[in-house]
Amino acid sequence: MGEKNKFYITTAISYVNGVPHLGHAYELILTDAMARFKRLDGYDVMFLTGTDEHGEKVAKTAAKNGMEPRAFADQNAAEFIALTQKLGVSNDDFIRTTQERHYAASQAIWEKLQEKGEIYLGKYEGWYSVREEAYFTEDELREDESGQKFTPLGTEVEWVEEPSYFFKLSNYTEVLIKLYTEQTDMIMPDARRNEIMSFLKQEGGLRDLSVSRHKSRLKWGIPVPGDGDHVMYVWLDALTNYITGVGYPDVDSESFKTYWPADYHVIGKDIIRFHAVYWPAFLMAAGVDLPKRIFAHGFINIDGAKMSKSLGNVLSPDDMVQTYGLDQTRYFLLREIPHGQDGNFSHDKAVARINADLANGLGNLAQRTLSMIYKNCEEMVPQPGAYTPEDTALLGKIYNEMIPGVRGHVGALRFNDVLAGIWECISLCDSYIDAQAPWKLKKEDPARMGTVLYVLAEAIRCLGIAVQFAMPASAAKVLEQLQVHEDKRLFSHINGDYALVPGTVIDKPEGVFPRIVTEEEAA
RNA sequence: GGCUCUGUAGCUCAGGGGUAGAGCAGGGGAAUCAUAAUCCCUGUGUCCGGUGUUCAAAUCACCGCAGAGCCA
Repeated sequence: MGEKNKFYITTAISYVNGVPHLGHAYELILTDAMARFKRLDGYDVMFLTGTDEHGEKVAKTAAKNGMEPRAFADQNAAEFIALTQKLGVSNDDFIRTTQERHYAASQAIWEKLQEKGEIYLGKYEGWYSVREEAYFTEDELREDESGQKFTPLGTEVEWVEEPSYFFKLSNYTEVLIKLYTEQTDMIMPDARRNEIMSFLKQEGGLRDLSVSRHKSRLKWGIPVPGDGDHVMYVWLDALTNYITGVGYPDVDSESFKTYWPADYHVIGKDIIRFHAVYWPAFLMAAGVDLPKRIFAHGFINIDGAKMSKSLGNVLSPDDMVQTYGLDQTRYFLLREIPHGQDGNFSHDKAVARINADLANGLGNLAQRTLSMIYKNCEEMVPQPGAYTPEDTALLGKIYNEMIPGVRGHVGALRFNDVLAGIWECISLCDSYIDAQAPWKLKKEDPARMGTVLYVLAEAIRCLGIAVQFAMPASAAKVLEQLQVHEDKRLFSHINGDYALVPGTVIDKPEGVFPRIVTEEEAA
């Protein structure tokens, strides 16, 4: 086998100020599905996720909890690491911005920017609320009779002027407009690209960006090289994780040369600007290649309403996995959330989806087929006879069209369409089984029954392989039942050359996707 | 206020100038291998409203309405 194509994909790194919620889980699962699909499709994949640990909010929350920022970050980062494990996420690395390697990378990119004259020491001027520890622009503020200005939350602001380093972002307005005019699919979906374009085209263009904070305000950050009075702005620090993860600043390292530029940055729609404006500008300034695609996913609503603490409708990934099962949760999120849009979650929808597609669909197909084999073929994969046109049509479709038919959707992270495409094949199997009626053949033509069951088992082998990216554990159970060797579970094995071996003994089949019985039905 | 996106069957959504589509739900029939699962048949709905362009508009343009979002 020749050189594998490489594929580098990242999630945003999670800010450790809070604990993981369903949004984090969704992003991880979406990205994981892509990473797994690419591995199954023969790519050399690098999948990076991690935590963003510096900045004011973390320092503040840590203080509120009577902890040092570092200890607080450690504690919450552990939660995010645990989440990747609970969700069966196949990340190759987990980066924390507090790691030594990341300090090195961040300081290196800073030095690079400085060396190229892209950073200068200036003065930050603006309104600052000590209580909220945040900067405000003039138009966000309101004023009382005495002329005192207040934030939207009603705290007082004061005018501050303090030294700060600035990045010459203003030099990149035209370059970025040109970039996104030419590379129309670099930002997805289009709605987000439009937003970025209008941001770039605003009057006056981009302003230079403050990329440091004075230590009198913030100590919890990466020190600015050569100036102990400042720490780096959190976003410059955070975005850099994507290159730290593949070895920056060692641009000659094997991993950097292999994986950078990233094929995909998968992020939430709320942080598109940092990824589509600041990050490419930083990279261009530092002389590093740009990522190929930035995909901004939507948010998940609960029963049509935004998830919020005040509404009390926050659903944790743990709750969901516990209620429906891990693979069921993964399947639901991938199948039900439309591409790049906000999705909606409700218990009824989850039950409907899981029962219709998993229990009644794939689960039942596997169970009815394997049960018939187990009971009627001496507990082993039957010997097929000559194929009829129906047999050839079904297997031909699955061998030749299933994966090629969904690859394009995967490229665009349209997993709802990917799964719908695979489920068409499941539907074909159900039609086939009904038309062939192996239960009748049992008496009339046992040899033909063996062929039909063989064709079905072979179809299920391929479906099991196909579905691994979405539901790794359940797919493994199906493949396990058919005794498919772990080395023979790639998309390249979906063809007749790797077909099931007649005579292979199978265990008594057990249902892989239990039906969810609601209370009304049970009563 | 400016701009963007969305508005299609009960629900979730696809389509996108030339007799309206899928899945789920609902209705009817068949079958009984299987997790009461499966198969077949069944979709007239002002394609948000209005005006316009066109031989022809759900599809294009403009004006509205509703929802979501962006404007450091």
